[in-house]
Amino acid sequence: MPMGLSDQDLDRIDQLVASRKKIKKGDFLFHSGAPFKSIYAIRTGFFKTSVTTEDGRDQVSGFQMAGEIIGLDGIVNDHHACDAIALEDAEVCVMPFDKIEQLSLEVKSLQHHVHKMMSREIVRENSVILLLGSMKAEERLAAFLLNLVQRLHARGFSQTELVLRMTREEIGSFLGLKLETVSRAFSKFAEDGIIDVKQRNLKIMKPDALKLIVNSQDKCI
Amino acid sequence: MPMGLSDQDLDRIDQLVASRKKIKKGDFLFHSGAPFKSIYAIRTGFFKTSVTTEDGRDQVSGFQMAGEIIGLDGIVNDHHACDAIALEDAEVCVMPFDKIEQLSLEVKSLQHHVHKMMSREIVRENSVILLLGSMKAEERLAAFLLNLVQRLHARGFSQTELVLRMTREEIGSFLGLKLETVSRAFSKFAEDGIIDVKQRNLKIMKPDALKLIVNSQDKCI
DNA sequence: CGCGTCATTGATGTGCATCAAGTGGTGTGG
DNA sequence: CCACACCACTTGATGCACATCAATGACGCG
Repeated sequence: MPMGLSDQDLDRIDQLVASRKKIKKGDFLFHSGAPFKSIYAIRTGFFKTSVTTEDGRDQVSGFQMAGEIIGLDGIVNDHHACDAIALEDAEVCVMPFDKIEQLSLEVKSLQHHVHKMMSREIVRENSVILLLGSMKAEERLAAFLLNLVQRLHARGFSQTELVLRMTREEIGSFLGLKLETVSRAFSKFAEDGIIDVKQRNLKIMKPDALKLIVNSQDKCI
Repeated sequence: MPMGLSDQDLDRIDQLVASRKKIKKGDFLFHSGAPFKSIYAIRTGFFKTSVTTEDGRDQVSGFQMAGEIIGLDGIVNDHHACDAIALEDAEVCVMPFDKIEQLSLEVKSLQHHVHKMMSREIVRENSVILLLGSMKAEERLAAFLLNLVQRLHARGFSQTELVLRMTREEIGSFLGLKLETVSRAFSKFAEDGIIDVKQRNLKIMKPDALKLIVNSQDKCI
């Protein structure tokens, strides 16, 4: 939480996030419907969140990595609206939301920070909606890969190489596609020399080509 | 804004929303990219919000009616992330966001209310993502109609009759479908006696049948 | 009245889902 | 250490849902 704060304020915020929790790969950080008490800042590891309908349909609604926040959807109804599952062993900071609200009353910059976090999540979901509503399979995968690598790069990782922490099926669920379609799109990109995939190890050879694909709907005229 | 508040607090909040603005049908409440200053509470009228990519692709990301809030996506980057367009003559309360934050520091329940609004928007978008990622055309339209009528009912309107304020194309854009597909789905529902459509006037004859359609993916076994 | 916008309906095409078979990597127990 | 099972993944063949293309019809407004 990088902000302009006094040492005193920083101490108080430190207390806020004193509690940590380890999550094993495959375990739930929280279940949909569970009482909402805290939001979580990921320290290490990788998560997916997924939403479910009454009739058992479910879909991955996002992937979260270190430095990102999970659980904001729980505020409105005092219970979580999605599942959060660790895709690898992980550690999170548990941040009780009532304490955040209490402290926000006194620390203006913290309040604003909370607002920004939530707004950021709204904007992120906007872009997912755009992706799901208007892009073709290969465009979706290209956009997904670029987004992933961009977020990793912001955390000091490579701009070109990454390890996919999720299965093809999870990627497909997130992108509104079947796993076979995801696999075929990967193969197509590899065939064209745009990426290099071996299992879950992925290297982006031509980032610009990927960007072209994202913006390549038929806009003849 | 219904909350447990002292008269004094209520007065201050009244001042906050003193400013109003009328918007004509077809006009923009704000443009994507415009500086963010305020969020807006819709008093009367009907809006759509739409997101745009660099390459000109755009999609309706939501429809908003009286009593709902627009503009929360602008907080994170200090500029609006979508267009907001009136689908009929409308009036909104202009609520400068810096004043909201200022007042939230003093009125705890207002702060919590703001958090809930934002969380509600996150949850709403979650359900749109689920719809776009996993439903078929008729399921999408059924879910859309049920959601619309439910929100209208919560505002005192009929549970069964409504006037569509948007075109088939806008519905299609929101649902990730082409207008012809939307039209065909309407015709199909009418044929089956589930609804009665004449232009934009719609009557739901069998709400339960609609609900069945929403939950009708092939779950044989 | 005539024009533009919005909607309906039919015919055809295509992108992705579905079904199905096979491969390779990983982990487990003999 | 190998045999086996299992899972994730790849690849091919087929089918279907929706897009696309095209023609016509219904309003509403200047």
